[in-house]
Amino acid sequence: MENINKGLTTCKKKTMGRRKIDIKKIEKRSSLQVTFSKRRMGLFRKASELSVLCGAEIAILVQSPANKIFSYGHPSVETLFHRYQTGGSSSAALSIIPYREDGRSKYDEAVRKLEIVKRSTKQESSSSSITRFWWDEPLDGMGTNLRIMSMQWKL
Amino acid sequence: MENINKGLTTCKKKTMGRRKIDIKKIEKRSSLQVTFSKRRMGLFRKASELSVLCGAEIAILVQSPANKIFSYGHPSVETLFHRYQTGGSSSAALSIIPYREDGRSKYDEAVRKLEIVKRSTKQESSSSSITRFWWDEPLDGMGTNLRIMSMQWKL
DNA sequence: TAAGCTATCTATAACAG
DNA sequence: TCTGTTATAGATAGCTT
Repeated sequence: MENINKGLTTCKKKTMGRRKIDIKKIEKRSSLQVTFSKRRMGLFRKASELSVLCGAEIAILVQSPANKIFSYGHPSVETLFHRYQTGGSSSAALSIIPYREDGRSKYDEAVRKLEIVKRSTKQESSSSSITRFWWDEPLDGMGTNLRIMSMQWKL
Repeated sequence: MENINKGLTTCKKKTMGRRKIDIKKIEKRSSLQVTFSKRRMGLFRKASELSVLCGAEIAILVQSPANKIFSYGHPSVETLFHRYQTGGSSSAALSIIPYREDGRSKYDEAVRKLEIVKRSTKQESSSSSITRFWWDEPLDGMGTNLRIMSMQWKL
């Protein structure tokens, strides 16, 4: 009862396998380093997949607690950031801390509360904003005006 | 044989469940949009988890094929990018297209070839570079000089 | 276009070495 | 600090509504 599975030795399984964890600051230094490495890699892989699957361009900056900055960029961090700024990043982009450690807080609950704040560069497409969805626009070429989508978690 | 599972009706299972896909450009417009949304959300969630678990600060920019830019930032995209630049981003950060569609190309193969290029701002810590690992540095406070880690996939 | 559903695929926590 | 293994937790493709 007490030791949930301290004695793996008594078990025939070789390991306990992945175990569920709470999403909160990892205190143990060693595991934090391991987790940071693995998940950072996982994050970059996910970004890469998204990039290839959808032809999206992505830039990621990760600053570790030890002040190292890791970057992923396709085509490049600078390029994307430049577009981001020139596109009209006047208002600060979202700041998120989705996981609140109080309630059950299933992530989906938070996601459900996710609010999308759309902003356009300048020339708001006045009309047809009802009949036309923002994602339903010409994908190809023609430098349509760039937009910035910013999101906010409402907790 | 031909229709791998077109006739789900003949099956008792309600859906086919998730199916394996190749990591290559999705052509079907509708699925592309759905996948883009789902995976973008997943990417941001992963970032959020990493941020909380490891106390990391993360910024992400995603530009969709339709030229919309989505951003995730904790504390903010600007803050992180600024640090990234002032930290010494003279050389372009990595550009990646990990998935090559030729060989088997299990992702791990690519990851194995991953090369880490470390650069320090200025004062390279001359000595002790042998005995001390870069990740084994004081985590807390004291503005040790910021470093930029950039990676490159060698394909 | 959205949601919601599942079966399945994938990421990864905990161990072993 | 690693690398490799394994079993489970978590993400998601394709379908339905």
